[in-house]
Amino acid sequence: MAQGSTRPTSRDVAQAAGVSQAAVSLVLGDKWRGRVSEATAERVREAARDLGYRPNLAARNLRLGHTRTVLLVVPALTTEFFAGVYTGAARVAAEHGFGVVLYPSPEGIGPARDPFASAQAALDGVIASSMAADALTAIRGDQLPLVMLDSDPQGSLGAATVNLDIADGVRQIAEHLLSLGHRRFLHLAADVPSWTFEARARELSERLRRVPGTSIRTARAPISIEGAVAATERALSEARPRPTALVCDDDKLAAGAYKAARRLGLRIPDDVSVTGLDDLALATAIDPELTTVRLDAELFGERGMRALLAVLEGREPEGGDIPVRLVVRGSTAPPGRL
Amino acid sequence: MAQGSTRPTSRDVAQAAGVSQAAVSLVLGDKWRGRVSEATAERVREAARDLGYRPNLAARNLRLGHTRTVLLVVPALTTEFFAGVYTGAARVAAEHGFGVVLYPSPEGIGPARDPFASAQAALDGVIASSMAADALTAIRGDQLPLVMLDSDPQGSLGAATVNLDIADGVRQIAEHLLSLGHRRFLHLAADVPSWTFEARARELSERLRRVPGTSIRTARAPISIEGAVAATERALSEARPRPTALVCDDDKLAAGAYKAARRLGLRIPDDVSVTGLDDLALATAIDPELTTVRLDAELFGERGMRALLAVLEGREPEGGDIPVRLVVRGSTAPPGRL
DNA sequence: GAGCCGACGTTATACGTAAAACCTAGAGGG
DNA sequence: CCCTCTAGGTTTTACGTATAACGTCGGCTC
Repeated sequence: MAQGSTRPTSRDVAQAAGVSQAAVSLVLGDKWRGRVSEATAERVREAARDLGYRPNLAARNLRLGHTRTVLLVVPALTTEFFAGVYTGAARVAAEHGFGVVLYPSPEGIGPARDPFASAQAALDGVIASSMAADALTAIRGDQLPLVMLDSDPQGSLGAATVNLDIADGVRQIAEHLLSLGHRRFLHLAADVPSWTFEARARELSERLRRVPGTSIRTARAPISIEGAVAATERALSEARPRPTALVCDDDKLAAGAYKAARRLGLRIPDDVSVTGLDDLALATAIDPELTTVRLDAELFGERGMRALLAVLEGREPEGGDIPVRLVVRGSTAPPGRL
Repeated sequence: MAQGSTRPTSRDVAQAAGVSQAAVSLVLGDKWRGRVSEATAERVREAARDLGYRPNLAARNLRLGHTRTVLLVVPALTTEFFAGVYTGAARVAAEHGFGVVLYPSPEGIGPARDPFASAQAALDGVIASSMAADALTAIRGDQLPLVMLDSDPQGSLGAATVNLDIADGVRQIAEHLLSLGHRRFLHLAADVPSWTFEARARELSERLRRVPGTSIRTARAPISIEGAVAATERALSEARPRPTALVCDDDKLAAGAYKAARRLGLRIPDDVSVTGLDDLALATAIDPELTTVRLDAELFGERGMRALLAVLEGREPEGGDIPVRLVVRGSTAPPGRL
């Protein structure tokens, strides 16, 4: 299948070095101390180098019964957030001799088909990020050790979960806007059936309900700039009196909200304050810079990987949500008079 | 390693169904017509379902001698461009029964260590996107079939290459700005040793040299918004007379240039025109919307995968660069009077 | 009624590796 | 001189799958 000549095996190396295949395995596996002479070991290493030998992973995995490879399932990679999650997970994995394979679910955050039909690598475990419940059951089909990221601790069928404390982030946003004096809110919600977005809506209305005189409207939009522009423009021109604060489910939606506000002749933050969530590069690219909640994606990935390693080793994964932090920038200010 | 009880094998299924292991393999591999009765086949399928049997991929890969899995190596996933490349590659792969494993090179666009130390999946081939030459040699170490994306056709050591016609994109940008009347250019170049960026610089100066009276300066910046801000601010305040057109190596750099211009009190496009390259979501999030060159990332991934399939089957991969298209938006206009 | 064939399986084998179990020669002790 | 020990290997086996090669039993043909 390669280029006519087939890849060399450990047996070929053995023959070239004049030893048995077992000796090759011992030397290359670094288990030869006291079993093979230094001179022979060197001969083996040289033969392996000359032939360009690489072990056949499929055979090794079969023999060993594990692959030291885990799958990270993420929604479509349209923001750098999941790149950060991967980076963190891969770093921890590497420290433990594991590899991480990335599988961007084609259906985005919605139901996934069977990740394993596509990512055919043999796996030791799975980290699934921001997946809907039905995708989860597909994954559970292969009874692999599983860790869920950013998902409902209740509905996770007993799998370990690791979460960012987004509820607290939403609370911080609400505090910030309330203390600036805002009372009329518009929530620009991601139109995606996902636990994490439902939780954001719940937390926001929960917090505002406790303050007399506040009102909150909701607009739904797909997570894309154009979608957000349309939804925001509609909601902002219909609502009377106009909301003074626009709370967006993520930074991308906020970027759309900027454009909608501009089209309506509204200035940010003078006429309307806007907040995001994620702290992507986008947040500082737009003008004014966006007040948002910073999520530590790398730490998130690290904790996810650590949890999976714990499960693999039969330990109890450590609990506790990852704290998040409000970053105040230029898109929020006290409401203008009327 | 799983949960105490080990995963069922085809032999377990055979025992449960009262047949031989071979029969199980035939039935589940859909090769049983005329070899096994319908009744027996159904018994086998039922047993497999009851036990929750999943074939051991490592064993299958070993037996078959291939994995139907290819690796896609990309620089850090900080833009959605490579997400598109993946999507296109994965779609074509799926049509041919292949899976794609994504490996974001930790060193970004620079030299990669050994992708296979991390992505331990057993592989049939590799698609490497935008990799430096030294990373290439590491990959070539495993004599796997290889396709290079966005890389120097000369320096690719005989591997198949697939490229976007970025040179033409740069030409289109130059034409556009020249025809608007611009003569003093600043090239905001990505400070990354990569063929693709060198080619952009070469093409731009090549094109401008042919027009008398043009001048071009170059500023280098890492591919990040802050980096671009600093480099642009410096270059724009030093250069006298000030350039009227700012050609950026990609959209992200352009976003940084916007901020720098704003700090210097320059309006876009009235005081300075700006162009990008990529057409990311970012391009329409900033104000004014960015004139840029659209790259069809998905088509790029598709073509890359098709080329790899051709190599795997011993066919000649089809050549020809993928065309790109200038998208004119609000960030370019005729130069103001001095 | 000998020969053949199709239906329905089973047995045996190989893929490449890791490692347990085994072998052999020489050194050293008693 | 016999026994044991150690260095330095080799032989063998198992991992789980796919498939080539091999039965076996009726029924049909001529």
